[in-house]
Amino acid sequence: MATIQDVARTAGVSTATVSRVLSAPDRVSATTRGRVEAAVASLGYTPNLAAKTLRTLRTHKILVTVPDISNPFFSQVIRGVEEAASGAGYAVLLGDTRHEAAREAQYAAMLQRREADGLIFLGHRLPEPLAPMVAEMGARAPIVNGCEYSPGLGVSSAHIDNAAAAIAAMEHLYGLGHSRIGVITGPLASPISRDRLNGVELAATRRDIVRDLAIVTGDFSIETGARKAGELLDRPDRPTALFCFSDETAMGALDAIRRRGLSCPEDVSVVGFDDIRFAGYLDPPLTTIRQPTAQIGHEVVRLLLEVLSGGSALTRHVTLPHSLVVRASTASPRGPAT
Amino acid sequence: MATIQDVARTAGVSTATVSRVLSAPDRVSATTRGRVEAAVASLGYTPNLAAKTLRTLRTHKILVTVPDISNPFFSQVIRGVEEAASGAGYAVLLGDTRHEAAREAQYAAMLQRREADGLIFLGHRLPEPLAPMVAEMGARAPIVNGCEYSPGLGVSSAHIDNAAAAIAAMEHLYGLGHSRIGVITGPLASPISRDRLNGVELAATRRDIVRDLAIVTGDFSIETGARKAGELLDRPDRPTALFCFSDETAMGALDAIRRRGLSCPEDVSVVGFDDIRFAGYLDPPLTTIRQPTAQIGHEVVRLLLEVLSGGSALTRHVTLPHSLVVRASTASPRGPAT
DNA sequence: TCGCCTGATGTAATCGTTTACATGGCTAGC
DNA sequence: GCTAGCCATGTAAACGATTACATCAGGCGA
Repeated sequence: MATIQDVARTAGVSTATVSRVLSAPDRVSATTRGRVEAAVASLGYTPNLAAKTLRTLRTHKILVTVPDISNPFFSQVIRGVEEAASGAGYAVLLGDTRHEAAREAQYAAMLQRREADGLIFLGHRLPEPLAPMVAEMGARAPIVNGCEYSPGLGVSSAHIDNAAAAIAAMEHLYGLGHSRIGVITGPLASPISRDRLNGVELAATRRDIVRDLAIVTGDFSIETGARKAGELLDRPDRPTALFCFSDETAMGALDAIRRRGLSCPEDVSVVGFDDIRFAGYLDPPLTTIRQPTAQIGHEVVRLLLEVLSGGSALTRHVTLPHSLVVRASTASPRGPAT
Repeated sequence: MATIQDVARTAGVSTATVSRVLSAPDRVSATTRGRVEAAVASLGYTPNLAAKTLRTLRTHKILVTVPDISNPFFSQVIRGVEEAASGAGYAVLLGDTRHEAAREAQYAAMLQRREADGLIFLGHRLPEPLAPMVAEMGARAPIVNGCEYSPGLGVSSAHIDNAAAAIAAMEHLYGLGHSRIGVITGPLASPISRDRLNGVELAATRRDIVRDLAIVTGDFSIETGARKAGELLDRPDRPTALFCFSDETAMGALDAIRRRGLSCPEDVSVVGFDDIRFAGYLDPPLTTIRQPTAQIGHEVVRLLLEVLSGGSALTRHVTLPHSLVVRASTASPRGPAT
């Protein structure tokens, strides 16, 4: 590995000049610059990142933590993050926290040790040990929240308008003639679950049929989706439609419907949330809310880089567009409402 | 951030002694060690990784590249990798290559610049620029291949026995009474596709019905799965079963079957490959080959750490156990063979 | 009693950058 | 023709660890 010393020697200049050519080319005369650049090229010189980091405190890495990387929604967001980060010259450090506070803390420590320039966390929990940092630095803390959004956290974020998305889903069902609707939420500790739930209730209130809502709490998983959907389907006043707060939950719901010998959408309509890559290939293809995963990934990186470049001192909450994707899992209910 | 100097001052020793307490405690007397440890604790000292890296050439990071992180099979393997790596004190740098040689090269350069101690690549392509490194260092090159396996590559790997797995799938179908079987492979550039194909042909040869095989080349994706399955289903001598080299391909196949008004498994049985987390929740639940994704992730990290610790000078190919998971997408064909 | 060995610790060079400050040559203004 | 100021460049001190080598004290054998 050629060092900056080698380049300096080859070009017949000092290391300071080489460094300047690389980071502030206009502070060096054209002829010298030419010689240095030639030396760099001929030696295949590339700066040692560890030395650079030691000196500048910049690692050129961003840490991304996620509750479960094998969840397709998150992995799609991560993909966008990786793309934006590598495009901006940053490497991505991946942390799978498995919803465990201990692992979150472990990665938080990496940030505190400055082993990464910033942290993007997907999911709703700001790792505990980071709270003082946010309190102290405010919007200058290099921490950004993706997908979720809690104003109280004090960090910037990128996400969709979850309440509006939920309203869109409900309106779609109401529009088809459903009134008795089952809702399987995510964990209520998560603000996006609460936002969606607010949307659900708002939509029902507008139509004055809040009491026709059957709301149960899930956790975004397939298994819980299946179980909770089962409970709803077994009620005497069975809902004619289910709105699930994730596509995985919806997959579980579809499974529960089939197991009971019912069919979707004839007996029960199902709406999911996320539009993961398989949503269109389920049976029936799933009506769902599309989240712009790649765009969320890009945006969250942009927000972080903005903080890192010392930009705005304000926390920003970027709302990205969602859309309702209507497929075959929703239809008008048969019977009275048809 | 406290530095080693601060600790040394607080404990009244030299930095050398502090360093020794941290990395070779038995070279320091018990009393001194005690004082140093107390100082470390009271200052909350934690070594600066950049400085350490600069001096030792060890980054404590491993680079993991993957053709598509949003592919659930890969993301499950990554999860295992992350778990094993963080357990061993390594951080994971994630590279999504998107099957693009340019991105592979970009990440290969990171390894060459020693920004990571080693590389784990999932997928079949050793990034081009790394070939010289492998040629030169042989088994000491800190590069390991996950999921795939090509002996010619010269690097260690962890994977299942793909030929045996394919044989198991075929035997399952033959055992049910199928003889006309359609096969949708992955890209043939990939050794695992070729291995699986060999298994398919071997199984057919044993039963002397190679000519009943209908083999088409896919690429593991849903869309291609749907298209290729469509082609097979539209043949005059329609296969009674399809063996798909990935679960996503199988999802596409199920879709194609439904679109033609056929049903699975009554008209056509389907076998997938991977057992991704949704496989059991498709309609019908998918019979498939389970790959031990977490275990592959762990193993591949173990292999890499072995190289990094200067262990064995031999490339090793670790075969992990697969299993056939029989669900509802396969049944005996109706008609003559029933 | 003396010298040697051993074990504990310190000194200081080193890893490869960046950057504050010093230097020296030139130009421009008077 | 002289000086102030600027521009291009060099010098050298950090950044925070590790480690080869030096030093020193004490114990032990002859």
